[in-house]
Amino acid sequence: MTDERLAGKSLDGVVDGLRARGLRWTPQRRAILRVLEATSGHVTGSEIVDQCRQLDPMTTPSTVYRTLRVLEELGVLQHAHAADGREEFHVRPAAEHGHLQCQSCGSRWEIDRAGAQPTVRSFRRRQGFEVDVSHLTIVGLCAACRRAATATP
Amino acid sequence: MTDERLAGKSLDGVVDGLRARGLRWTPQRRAILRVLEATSGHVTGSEIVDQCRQLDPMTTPSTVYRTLRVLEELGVLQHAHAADGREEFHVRPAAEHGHLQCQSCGSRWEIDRAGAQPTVRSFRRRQGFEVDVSHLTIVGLCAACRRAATATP
DNA sequence: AGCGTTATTGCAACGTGATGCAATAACCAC
DNA sequence: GTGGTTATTGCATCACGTTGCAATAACGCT
Repeated sequence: MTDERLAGKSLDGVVDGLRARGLRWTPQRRAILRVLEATSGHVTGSEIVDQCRQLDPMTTPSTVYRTLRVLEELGVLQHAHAADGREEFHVRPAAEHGHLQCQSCGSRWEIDRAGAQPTVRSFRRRQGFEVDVSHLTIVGLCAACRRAATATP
Repeated sequence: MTDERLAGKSLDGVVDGLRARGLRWTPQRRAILRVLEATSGHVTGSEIVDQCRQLDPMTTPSTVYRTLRVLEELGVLQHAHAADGREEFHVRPAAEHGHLQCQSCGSRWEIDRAGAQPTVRSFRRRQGFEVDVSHLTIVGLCAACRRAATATP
């Protein structure tokens, strides 16, 4: 029987990508890919582990985390750290973006290419440093919390 | 005998700061403050725990981490997350700064007020968001690693 | 100095990841 | 299909932090 089709999402090339590097296509990796396919936006590592366990209760964290790193090397996803330091993964080919997170209320916004441009440009100019926008999480105070903070002295 | 003097560093006011909020001045907190006094630049949480254990082998991590958060609320220090998500503390009153870290070689540079300005300004303008520079860690590729990467195709 | 309040401590357990190692199982060649 | 390589898995263990809870000990008051 032919291999089950990995639908859409441009995760298609993963099997070939692995094989091209002498890496292997295992049932565990298939489960992880299935979870990633069903994912939109961001997922934390433990969420991925949990969802894999729904597909296969024998899933162990070390396998998942190791595979996620392999997939990141393949360019299938990218990780970043949220404001609390926990890992978050973006599945490609979502548009590259970073995050803005309010320290006070916890709200989050995406930083798109345009929003990141002044930052990217300034570091490129000043020291030739190329900012990885997808790994970028900027924390601070959002407009609403700022007003709230100054309103009550 | 008078309380041992907490030297320099503007950590002087800590005892009063605690008392003013109904908080207490304990031997454990004294040890942590002593470690922070001896610190220049950045320290990770576990480094602080280790150094406290040298002063008092009974030191437990939970006490240290809880105290660090109290001290952060008092404004004595600030935490950030390094590129790998681990916590790092800056002891004040060091100049507020963020970090630039190369994904490839691991080198780090400080982002000073001037370096952060384009970033801070752009988010303030676009959405009234006030960036917390001291919590900022930007990762990417430094100039040297960039050249190395493009040199070998 | 002694007493009552309640902030703080230490312990135990948990959550999120990383890592070393022996056993397993993909993959390739025949 | 069979067999040999070696990438991968699962397990055990560790590291860094966090949290709930009962016991302790600062602190303010008299």
